[in-house]
Amino acid sequence: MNLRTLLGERLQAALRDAGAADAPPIVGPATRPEFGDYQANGALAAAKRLGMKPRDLAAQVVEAADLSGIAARSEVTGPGFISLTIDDDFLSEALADGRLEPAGNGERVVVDYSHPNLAKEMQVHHLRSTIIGDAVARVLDALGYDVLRQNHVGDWGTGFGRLVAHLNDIGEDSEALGDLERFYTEASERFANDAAFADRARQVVVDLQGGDPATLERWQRYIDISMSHCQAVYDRLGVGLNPEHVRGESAYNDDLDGIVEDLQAKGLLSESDGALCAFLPEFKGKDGKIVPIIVRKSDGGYLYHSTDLAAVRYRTGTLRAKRVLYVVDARQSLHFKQLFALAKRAAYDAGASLEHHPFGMMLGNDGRPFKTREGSGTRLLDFLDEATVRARRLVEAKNPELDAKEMDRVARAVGIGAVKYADLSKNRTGDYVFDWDAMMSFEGNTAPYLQYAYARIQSLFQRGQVDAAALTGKPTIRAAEEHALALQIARFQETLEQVATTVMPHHLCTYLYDLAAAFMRFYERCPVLDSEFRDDRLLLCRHTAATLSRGLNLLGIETVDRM
RNA sequence: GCGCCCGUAGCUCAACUGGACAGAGCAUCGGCCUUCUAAGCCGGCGGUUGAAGGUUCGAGUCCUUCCGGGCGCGCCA
Repeated sequence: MNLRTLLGERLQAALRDAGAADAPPIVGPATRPEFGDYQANGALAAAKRLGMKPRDLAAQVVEAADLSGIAARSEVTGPGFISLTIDDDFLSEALADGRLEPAGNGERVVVDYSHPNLAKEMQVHHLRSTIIGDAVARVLDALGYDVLRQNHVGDWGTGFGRLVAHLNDIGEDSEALGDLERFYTEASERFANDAAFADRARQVVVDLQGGDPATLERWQRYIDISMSHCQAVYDRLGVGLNPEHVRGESAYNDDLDGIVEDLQAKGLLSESDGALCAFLPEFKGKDGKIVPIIVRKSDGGYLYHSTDLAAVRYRTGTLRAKRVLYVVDARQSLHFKQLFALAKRAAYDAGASLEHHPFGMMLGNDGRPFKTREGSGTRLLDFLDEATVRARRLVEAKNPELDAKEMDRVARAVGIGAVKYADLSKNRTGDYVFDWDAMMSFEGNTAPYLQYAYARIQSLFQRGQVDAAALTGKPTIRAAEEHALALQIARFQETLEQVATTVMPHHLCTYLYDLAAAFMRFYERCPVLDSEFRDDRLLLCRHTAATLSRGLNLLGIETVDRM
């Protein structure tokens, strides 16, 4: 149940009755506790247009609005705000219901994320796309959208010539394939220093593009190995990607000639220095000249523009997506603007919404692009190892009585969770500073704080020998802390919808932090197990735990019963 | 040169897309553990939101100019 939408509808009706038919009610959380739970600001703007005094209009709306059973109090405050306090019984019922509304209504959405380059192992800079995309996909799933994950891996291009040539030389069962970083470096060094090898590598590219079966087989072998490295990272990270979601650049090879023919037929291409380009006037570069979109190189080869066009057509056509979300590095902004503009001209978008949701870089403390310690490189697997090791050190210090198996699980949940949360909790489309020490201090708005809140509740159940699943019914709400906690739980739906609309998971992080904080305050001031209101408070605890767990899960973060 | 993004407390970040007195955490100072996990709670200190104009009943948010930082601008992706 989306409380905010519900209030909006009721106030909208009252505004209409007051003569402000198309005025939005503008409902949001109250900015200060003395203004209740929600506030509506729409009367101010509407009054201006109607030539009324804002307070008079607001009073009319308050009078006319049907908020019975929803708001315990509604009043005009300040220059013409409407302050709303939600009814305790209403909150109690909302809690007992606890279901998510399928607001997505089965609408099909493609989420394009992760897309590592298979020439190398996954790097730290693949982290953001992978975990932001994963969280977005999970939230959309939970809201009843029909989500199709697409991993547009970089599995094609001239770079694979030297890799396959190297593979040919050292044998496909070589141990060197266990370390793709080194394999890649070796191949690159040979390409630079060994003319004969470089020639063979170039021939491999020709063979690949020509579809030579033996070469393709070797290429596939390399891709399979590289993908298995990626899958290991995905499994370690706990993101929901698997081979079914992979549709890489190579999958569109057969479409590219047709794309070019079609674009030509539509009069969108012209030749320039031997390359086929689209010149769209809105893309002015230096000297006022148009920055071209090169769809075919002068040597006849294709570039990522062409592949991406084919992917757009596939996603909106074959997959019939209504929305395609690209969770990709901000540096690709121009590329996507051009891609979307050309796709629209060619009618490949099929009326779907094509959206680039950019993000910045991970920076180190020094403000430069993040590196793991000692300059040991930026391999994502190493990075995740470090996160788990650091988490284990802290958990061991705090709770040494956990057995080895549980310690493993907690270290993983806390380490990986902290890394993900540090990233997901930031709104910035720009860069953000990643700091091991700050993140691992486990204070404030961090995953461990949320996990700790959850663990405290589980501990409470255990101590009281409570079967949480057996707790049912509607809790009676009495204390202010109980009201605040129940209200926050009731806001889950509107928060998820906000994430779905904005494609910004940090709203969910802020929500969960506020929820955990509301619980901590409740927990400090409202004894549970020894209370005469034990059952009511246990119900609040149960719903808090369920919402924390569900919310963290949507961020791809695990919970633990003890930590 | 042109374009995009960013600039909020000493530091790291919010501010629900134009609403009330800009909020958290860290750091710092102080209070709370014989009672449900102190990885917690409560309080103090800390701001001319880079600068100057403009629009508006109302601007961190929108517009203009400037300053500072990042990124991108034809055959890599």
